[in-house]
Amino acid sequence: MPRPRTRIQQKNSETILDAALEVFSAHGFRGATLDQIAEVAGLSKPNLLYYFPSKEAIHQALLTELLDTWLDPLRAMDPEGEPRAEILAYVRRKLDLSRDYPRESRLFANEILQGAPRMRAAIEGELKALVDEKAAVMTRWMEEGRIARLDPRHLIFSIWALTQHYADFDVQVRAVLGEGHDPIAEAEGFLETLYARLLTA
Amino acid sequence: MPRPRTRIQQKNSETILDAALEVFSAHGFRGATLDQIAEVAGLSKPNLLYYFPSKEAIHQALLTELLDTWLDPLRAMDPEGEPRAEILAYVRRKLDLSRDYPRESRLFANEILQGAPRMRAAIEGELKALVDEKAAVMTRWMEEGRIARLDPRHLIFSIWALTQHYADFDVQVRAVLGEGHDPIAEAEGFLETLYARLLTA
DNA sequence: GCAATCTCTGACCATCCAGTCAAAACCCAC
DNA sequence: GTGGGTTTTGACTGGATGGTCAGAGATTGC
Repeated sequence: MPRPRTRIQQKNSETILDAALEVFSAHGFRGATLDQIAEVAGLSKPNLLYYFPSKEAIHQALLTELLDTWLDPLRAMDPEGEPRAEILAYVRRKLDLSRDYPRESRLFANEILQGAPRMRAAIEGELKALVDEKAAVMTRWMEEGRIARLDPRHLIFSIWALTQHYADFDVQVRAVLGEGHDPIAEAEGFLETLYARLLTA
Repeated sequence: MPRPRTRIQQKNSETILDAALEVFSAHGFRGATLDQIAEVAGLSKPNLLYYFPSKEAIHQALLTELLDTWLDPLRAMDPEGEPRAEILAYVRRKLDLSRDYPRESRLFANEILQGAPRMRAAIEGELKALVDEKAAVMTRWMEEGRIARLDPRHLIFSIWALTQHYADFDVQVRAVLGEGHDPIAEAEGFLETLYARLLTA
């Protein structure tokens, strides 16, 4: 199936990928079953396998699609912009992803947690290259005295950790906060303060 | 099997739990098989099931044991100590756990990621209670003007996120840093700076 | 309308996997 | 060394699960 050609193919492929995202992100690759995915998608299992050759293939399709979405916020960091504003905007975009695409975040987390068996190449290639590039930009900003000196890579890790935590550990965050909280709204203020202080020399 | 009575039982129970930790933390509950665990433990599958009644039970035993280890660093934060030193010491202890017990961290992460199906009670009970208690201590410190005003619960989340990231996302961290790095050693310096700045009003 | 193609399904396999069990092997106190 | 308990195992079972396939049903171009 060289991906969506007809209307029906388009629609069903999307339905399947959405259902698969739901199930994979909640149970991991091994924990997810084709029957579950089919159920959520409202299709029969053989019908899934008419659109995708295997469980592997569905998972792979999700991961591939995911990576771009995931890297976009960092890509968008403008080397010519005002450093503090650029970094804060990056934090905010990343937090928006945790709010709007928590399933994607968990899918990614599951994959990395288990040693990235299906993403190694992408991480060592595309991801590393992008981080190297942006780390260089940050280093320049630091040398120009526009933000405090810090290890730029660990600065990026901190942004990943702090923002994705709210998607990946959602259950825990909510349990600890109790009723009547909007974790991510609160996090926005907290992280703004944190990075404002951290980046000021 | 009311746990270790004889030498053999003692030794084999430990061997099994260690092997199970290895396998569960790497593949998640569903992704792990008894055969794998038996293989790693160097025992036969029926022999595992002589010591533990089920796969569930092994997993449960690990989680129960884990929770205490996991909460100890926060418990050890002294309400009568010097605030900044106490918080920094907590960060360091938590980072030590990521260094010395990465498998435990990943086991925990796997569990929470999948909605904490086997830990809900502990999280809503014990964990929440401890966080409430320590958050109150931090709030007092803030009111006394000894550290900057921040949401204490999100401050704790930030410590969890930043320290556990180095265990849970180890593959990614190493891939991005490349050869010749000791991620956690570097993180220690970074986090020290981060929290020093954050806590200074 | 009708053939060609696309979409869908019930029935089916082969494999994997948690868990059982009867009996063998082992250990140790006497 | 022998008897009673403990530990270990090979062989097995039943259910879940990924995947196949032949054919039925729906669509579409003509």
